[in-house]
Amino acid sequence: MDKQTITIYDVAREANVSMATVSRVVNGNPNVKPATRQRVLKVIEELDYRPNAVARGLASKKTTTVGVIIPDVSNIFFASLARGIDDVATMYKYNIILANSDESGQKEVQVLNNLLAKQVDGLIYMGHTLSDDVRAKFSRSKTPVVLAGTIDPDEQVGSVNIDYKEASRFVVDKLVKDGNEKVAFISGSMDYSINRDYRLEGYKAALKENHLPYDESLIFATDYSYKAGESLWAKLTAIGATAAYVVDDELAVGVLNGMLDHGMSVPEDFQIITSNNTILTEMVRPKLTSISQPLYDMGAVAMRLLTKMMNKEEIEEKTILLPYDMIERNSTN
Amino acid sequence: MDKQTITIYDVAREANVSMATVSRVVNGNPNVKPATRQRVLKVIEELDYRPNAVARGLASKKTTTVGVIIPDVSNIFFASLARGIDDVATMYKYNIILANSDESGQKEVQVLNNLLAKQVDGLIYMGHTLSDDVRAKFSRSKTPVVLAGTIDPDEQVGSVNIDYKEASRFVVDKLVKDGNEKVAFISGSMDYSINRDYRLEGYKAALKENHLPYDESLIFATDYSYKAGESLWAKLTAIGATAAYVVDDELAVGVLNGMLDHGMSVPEDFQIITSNNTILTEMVRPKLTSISQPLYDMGAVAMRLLTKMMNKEEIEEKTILLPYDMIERNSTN
DNA sequence: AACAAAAATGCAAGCGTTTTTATGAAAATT
DNA sequence: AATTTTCATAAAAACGCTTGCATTTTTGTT
Repeated sequence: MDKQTITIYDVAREANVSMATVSRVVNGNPNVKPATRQRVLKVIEELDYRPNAVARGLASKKTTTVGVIIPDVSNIFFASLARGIDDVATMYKYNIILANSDESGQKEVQVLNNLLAKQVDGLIYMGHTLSDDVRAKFSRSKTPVVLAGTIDPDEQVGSVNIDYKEASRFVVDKLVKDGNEKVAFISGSMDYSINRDYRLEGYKAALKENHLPYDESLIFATDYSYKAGESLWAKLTAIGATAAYVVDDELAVGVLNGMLDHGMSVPEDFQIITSNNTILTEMVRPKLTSISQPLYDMGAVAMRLLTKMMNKEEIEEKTILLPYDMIERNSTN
Repeated sequence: MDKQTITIYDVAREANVSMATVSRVVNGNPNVKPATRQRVLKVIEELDYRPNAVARGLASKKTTTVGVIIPDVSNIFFASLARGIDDVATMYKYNIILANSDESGQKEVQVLNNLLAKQVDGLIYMGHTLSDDVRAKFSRSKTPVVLAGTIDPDEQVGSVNIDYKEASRFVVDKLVKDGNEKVAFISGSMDYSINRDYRLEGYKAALKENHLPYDESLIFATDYSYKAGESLWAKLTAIGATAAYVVDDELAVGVLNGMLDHGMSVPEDFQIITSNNTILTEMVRPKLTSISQPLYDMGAVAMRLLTKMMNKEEIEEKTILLPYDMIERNSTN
């Protein structure tokens, strides 16, 4: 029945003070005589009083809760971000409502409405792309929003990423300098701005720098899945590619195993650089060279940025780029 | 300032009805004349009214939110459970507050208090073990609790698992029948009831059935980490083990790669069966034979059970064991 | 047409806090 | 000693909704 029976009123009565005073001590308001504070604290202890956060939220219009929209928690990439988010959320006394969106525009809108109805103090959004519907809702709502690991070409809301274009240019350049003239670009959907406007542009830039022609047949836009990668070996060998830059680790492992299972050797016949440096890159043989994005940190920084926004602090720069790195392992020379 | 300005009162005024009526249409209460319902709905639409879930929670004492305590979201095992949980939560109109505990008793207690303060309607707990502190809090609180992928020897609260002992007995039996006389048992801490009371017991049972002696030096209790597994090869070969049952996939991959990197071949020289059938088992070469636990389903069923409890429905059996399976791949004969 | 029963609606009291405003007591000032 | 200022506390009004009960309207019955 009753989740909790003792209220601030009970405490007030027992301690011979008004509710207001109890509220003050609970909230650390300094305008309380030390003696009364002690008395109240003692009663709180005795009664095992726990303030009702819902009532508090209604009265104060703050829920100390932030909504987190994530494509899929069971995807290790996003889960790593989520972990960073939750850790700093906890640090700043916030809780997180986690909602899976499956990248579906419809589900995202629904989830967003739901989160706003719950009066979250802020929102963190993760996804491969930001639909117009969602972006419109963001700008209409007064709730602060930060994107984590997600590109918004408009830069209207806060965001935390690495410099995808530059990272991509960097690794493709390495592949080319190592003697590969036909480097494949293996990504997810080109509908995603991050793939189309950043990574692919970086790829092109590297080719251009090295005076290599851009060849469309070397571009593969597929699913972000292991299976999808596994089946790519045939096309890759047919076209004569000797290396690939892959934008997702599962996909990269698929490519790797597809090659291996069909008699190619890596890195001798085919070199691979992947993008997310998840634990997968360490678990396969040969281990995969990868761009390393500081996923946990990206989540953490995003949440930190959000706390500032919720706190109405002055923000110097709301579009944050964290440094990336390249971890060389055995899928490259 | 104002997250949302329009309230139920505004809608009532515009539609020329009382708040009560608006509330009724919002909540689908049938006692409303179709015509008025339409009118109210229209105004809701026009004003873009969205009921404040916090106020609702206070008035109705239901938050349609459940707390989920998870050791670490970025652990794929728990993340898979979490995904199942969230999906059925969404299905039943609940949201999830996700809280990482790092398996730390202190953090768990803190998180639990926090969740209860937020008036969650129910709780799902995941972890390797259930501390006495936490268990005590569970039984004192009126909030329904379900354990997912987590053993409670007491069976006081709801839980969803597979039959760990039987699954363990089954795979060890297979290993023995395949000719391995020295099968190692590689687990995490023996402080965890699941390892000590279930998996190890299953292991022992299999040995006994096959008239093999129980040898303590074949038991390895270590971390659940890739690194820990990687370094086990020396001890394993020294003791003459020719197979291992491993309770965690990352650990198993570590063992596998440790062996491979030191010249052993799998499954010829050493056979491995792991426990969680995560995508990792497919990504390594050779692929790993594994017990398969229906992780997503375990989460889903746990949440479904919780909805019943929150709904005060009659529960036939609150300790649920889901069927397990064994997926044979290339780390066994 | 009159009345009873049923359906639709309104009223108002919560829900458990925070927060503004008012008040009384103590301390400081003259 | 009178007066002002400060500090501590209390009283009470929100916050935006649900819900039990009372009231009004509609429907059905004779």
